[in-house]
Amino acid sequence: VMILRSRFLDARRKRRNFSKQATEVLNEYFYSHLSNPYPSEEAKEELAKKGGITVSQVSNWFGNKRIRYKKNMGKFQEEANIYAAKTAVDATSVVAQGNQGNSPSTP
Amino acid sequence: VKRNPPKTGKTSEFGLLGQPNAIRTNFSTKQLTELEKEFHFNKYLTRARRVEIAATLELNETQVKIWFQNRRMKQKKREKEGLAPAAACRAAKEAAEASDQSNCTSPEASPSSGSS
DNA sequence: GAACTATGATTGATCGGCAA
DNA sequence: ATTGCCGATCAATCATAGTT
Repeated sequence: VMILRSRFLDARRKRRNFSKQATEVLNEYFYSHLSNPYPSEEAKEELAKKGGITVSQVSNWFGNKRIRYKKNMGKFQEEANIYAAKTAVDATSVVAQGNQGNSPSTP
Repeated sequence: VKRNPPKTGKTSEFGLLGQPNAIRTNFSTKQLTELEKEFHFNKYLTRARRVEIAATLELNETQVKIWFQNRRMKQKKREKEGLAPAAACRAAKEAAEASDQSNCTSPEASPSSGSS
């Protein structure tokens, strides 16, 4: 048991929740891409900048979000509606259609 | 440059009742210490060394191989994070809390601490 | 202040792609 | 054809922050 104190050195100890701004940006992307919530490296950098967090944190967030969302979709229903309304760039179908409300800075 | 992870159900869909694998192995502190030591000696393993270590630590060669791969990725990530904390520190505050000290220390610098 | 929940981070292992 | 590595992700878990 005491040998397991190795975990105590993990670094997950002092954790700060992300700012409202960061959470906002992340959820916005997640729910507006629910059909494929896998941001590209560039998109992650963009989200990281907007949210004031690191790219790794963006990756962690999406990793956790995807799994947890899948595990219990109902729990996020509410949240989903809120963000779904904010951004309507949902591509529920894989049918490639002209996009519009995008904002990548790399054409 | 995009991937579509909704892969074909991972390791699931099996009609086996295997026992060993399929579950996350918990490496002992001793094993991790040895692996870490070896890693600092060589970032990459040779087949021979791998066999040796696997035998010594009572692990599969695959587990040792995977550990090294994950360890390399981990280090790469560390180096990357440690080269641009400026941007992160700058905006990592936002409009939220303001009661924490500027913690810009990368997670775990030297886990090589004697257990208890 | 304990008990419970939400959430960020860590990590053994998998998946697809690529190179030797 | 086989094998190792990389990059991304998964999935379970840890430890802590926030709620109730």
